[in-house]
Amino acid sequence: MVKYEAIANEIRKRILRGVYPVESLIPDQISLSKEFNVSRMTMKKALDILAMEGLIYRQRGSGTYVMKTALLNKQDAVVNEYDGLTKQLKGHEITSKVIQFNVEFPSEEIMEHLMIKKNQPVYNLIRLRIVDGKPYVLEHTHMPTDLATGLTEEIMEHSIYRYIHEELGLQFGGAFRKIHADKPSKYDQEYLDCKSDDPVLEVEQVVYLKDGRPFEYSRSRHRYDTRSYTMADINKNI
Amino acid sequence: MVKYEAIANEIRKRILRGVYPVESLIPDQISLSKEFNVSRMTMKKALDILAMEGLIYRQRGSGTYVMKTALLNKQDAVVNEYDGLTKQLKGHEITSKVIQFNVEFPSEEIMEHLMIKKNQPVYNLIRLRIVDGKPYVLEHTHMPTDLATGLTEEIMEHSIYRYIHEELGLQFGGAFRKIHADKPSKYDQEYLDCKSDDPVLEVEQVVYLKDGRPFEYSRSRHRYDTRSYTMADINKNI
DNA sequence: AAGTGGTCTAGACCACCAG
DNA sequence: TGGTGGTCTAGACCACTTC
Repeated sequence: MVKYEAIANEIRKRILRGVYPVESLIPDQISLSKEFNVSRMTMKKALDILAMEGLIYRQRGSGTYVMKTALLNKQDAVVNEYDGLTKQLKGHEITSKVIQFNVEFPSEEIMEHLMIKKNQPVYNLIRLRIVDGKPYVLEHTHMPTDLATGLTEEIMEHSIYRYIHEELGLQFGGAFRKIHADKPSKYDQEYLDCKSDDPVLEVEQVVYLKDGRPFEYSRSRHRYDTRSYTMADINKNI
Repeated sequence: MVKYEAIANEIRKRILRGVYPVESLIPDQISLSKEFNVSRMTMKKALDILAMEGLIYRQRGSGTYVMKTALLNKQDAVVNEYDGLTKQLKGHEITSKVIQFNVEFPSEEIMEHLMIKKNQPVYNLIRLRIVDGKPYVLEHTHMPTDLATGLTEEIMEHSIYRYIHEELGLQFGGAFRKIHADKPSKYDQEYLDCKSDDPVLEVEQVVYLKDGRPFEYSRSRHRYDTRSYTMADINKNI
């Protein structure tokens, strides 16, 4: 663990425990760097992290303050969709039903999203994820076979992301997402158990590896009353 | 303009113009710091910006590479909802119809979202935004009267955000958003011109000022076929 | 072993806000 | 005017990849 992370963790703890109360001024960078025995640059880097998290706010010439919003419940603030459901909904019983599992050559659309050529085969799979016994999301996923090598039905019934991460050792770098509302398709009505006038929330995403190679293109469809998508958006002036 | 921003701009330009081609190795930090006559720390800070933007990827021991995704059209990558529509849809004809404009004491829900007491009056307004002659979004907005002072119908027919920013001199610090799909309400059907089975995309948000005071709570409702919400999500290891 | 990026330092100067 | 945070430096050491 590097110093600035350790310091950020300690100060975060103080804020959450109320040692530095909401809306209060915290000690200045010089005092803090003396307390933690680090240089002021390192101290500032620790505070940069907390500022990006929206816990503190700094005003040149004045000081560093704890944000009014610091104690809002942060549990769903940062949704990392590419952590996968299994990690997001820890504590719930998650099962998967594989509805389709093919290998095929990509369509024009898939080629573009995954930045691959037409002779590069892709997995094309459809999974229904079931949380605590209720249908939760219908996922249509495409992945290049040379990146997600060795996928099996067995894996798909549990966590694909765990497999990718821990077995294949690949690291995710980010994602582009598009969220929209849609009318329910036949598939949605059949598997998500929704009526013909129940709207559907679709999250369309391309997930990238750390080196920028597109790894997955997927469309995840939810019944309108079972899922909303939350996000925090901090104006980073770092 | 500080040095590291200027350098980041220059290198971004080189990437977009193909001087540093996609997937290629760019010069190392020492060479670049010599070229720009800055210290290596400053050079690294410039590269940090580009890494956060998803343009480059660094591998310790190996070098700095241009991401495969660097040339994707970035125009809608970063959506700053709190810039307001007027800025987002520059070039389109935007008009507004004020449907409701009241001052009232806040409900429990509004008090919680805006973190205010029950005796603090709020504006409660409903606006229909019309883009190029077509109804685009129906906004239900609540703002504390002591922050958005002096709001008039005249202002609401144009850009509230421009007024807040330029006339009142307030700076936005971030936002929490929740996106969901919904069935159309009577209001939606009347003003957004949608049928009874047309889904609606709702963006519910609390916008904060730089010092963390909640400034606006709003629900923006769009017909499902006129709007999707896109976002880029870079795994920042800075 | 050589070269890369990541961290950290001690000190300097600056812009800004408060009294 | 004194204190705050923001930037920048020159150099050091470390972790890691590549050869």
